[in-house]
Amino acid sequence: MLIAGPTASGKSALALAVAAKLGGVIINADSMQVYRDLRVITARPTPQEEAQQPHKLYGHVDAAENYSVGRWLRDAQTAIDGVKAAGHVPIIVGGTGLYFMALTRGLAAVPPIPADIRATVRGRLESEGVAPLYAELSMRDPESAQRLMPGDRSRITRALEVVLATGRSLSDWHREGMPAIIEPARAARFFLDVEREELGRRIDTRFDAMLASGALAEVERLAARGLNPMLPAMKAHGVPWLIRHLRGEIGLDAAAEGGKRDTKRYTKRQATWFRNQMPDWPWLGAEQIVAIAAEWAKKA
RNA sequence: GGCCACGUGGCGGAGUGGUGACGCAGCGGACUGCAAAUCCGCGUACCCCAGUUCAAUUCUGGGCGUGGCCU
Repeated sequence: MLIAGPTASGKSALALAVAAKLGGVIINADSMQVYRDLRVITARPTPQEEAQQPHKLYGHVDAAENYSVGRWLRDAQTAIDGVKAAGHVPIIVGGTGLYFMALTRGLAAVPPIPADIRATVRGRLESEGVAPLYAELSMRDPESAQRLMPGDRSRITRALEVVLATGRSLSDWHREGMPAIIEPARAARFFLDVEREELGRRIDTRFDAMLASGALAEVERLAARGLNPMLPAMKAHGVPWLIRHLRGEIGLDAAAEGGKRDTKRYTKRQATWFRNQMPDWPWLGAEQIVAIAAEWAKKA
């Protein structure tokens, strides 16, 4: 069973309820809750919650690492296989649309990019800016270049790395595709639907609650590691803001406000993603999803 | 009560007698290995009324409102 939904929609609690009905195992599909160093600020399930039902792929990655869809997909594959082998139902829960897409539609079989090529391209991005990289991509992989916006640093970098490393265009690799791990038609999938305004209120109160339960200290410990600010974990909602506050650059109120705003904006992108990229996912409320899980449990 | 200033989109803030500065917030969209990332797009705003004018957000008069100063 796949459960997606916007941040602060109550996915974790829903997952617990569903797992209890199905006797399932909860598997994380959130790109930030995988980081060990970020528990409070990412609203990862608490140890108490984790004790209620088995959870996998939460906090299993160090913040110094560059996790990715590819790694998650492999981890998820292993986890799903394990859960099924044990005769349980995997309940995959998270807010990262790209992860669910990879899971249900497969990921291109692009080999890992050699470290030196990656470093070169990223170094150039920093020193020269996107424009030259885009120009080069237009020569080496016109198809991808045309597809991408000239300012899209992230994707342009990736596309260029891929042609340089493999000699094939990213579009080529994508066409080839790869089998999906989960057949979308055979898995129940839901997008937990919560009204935008209500979500905004929950984000506000949740962020304040995070601060009240040690988010600042957690971020301080993370900051003390002196990691590269470009690492994904360093960009988790609220982290950059709270670091600025810890440095005395802004007040706590301003930091909180920034963190809340980023989270709300993200929520909108999540909705856009599922609405348009995964149109076959029904948007339902928590009660409905629990009811469906209960039906399932009866049949099984 | 008198004098002065100001009234621009949700907020901040330019400006002009005839092409919607801009910033923030918000909304929509893209999305295949950093995705809580990266990127793209979107606003018939000029307090009200009358006048001048081919044309008023812009000029004039009045009204209302806000702020400051004065008595």
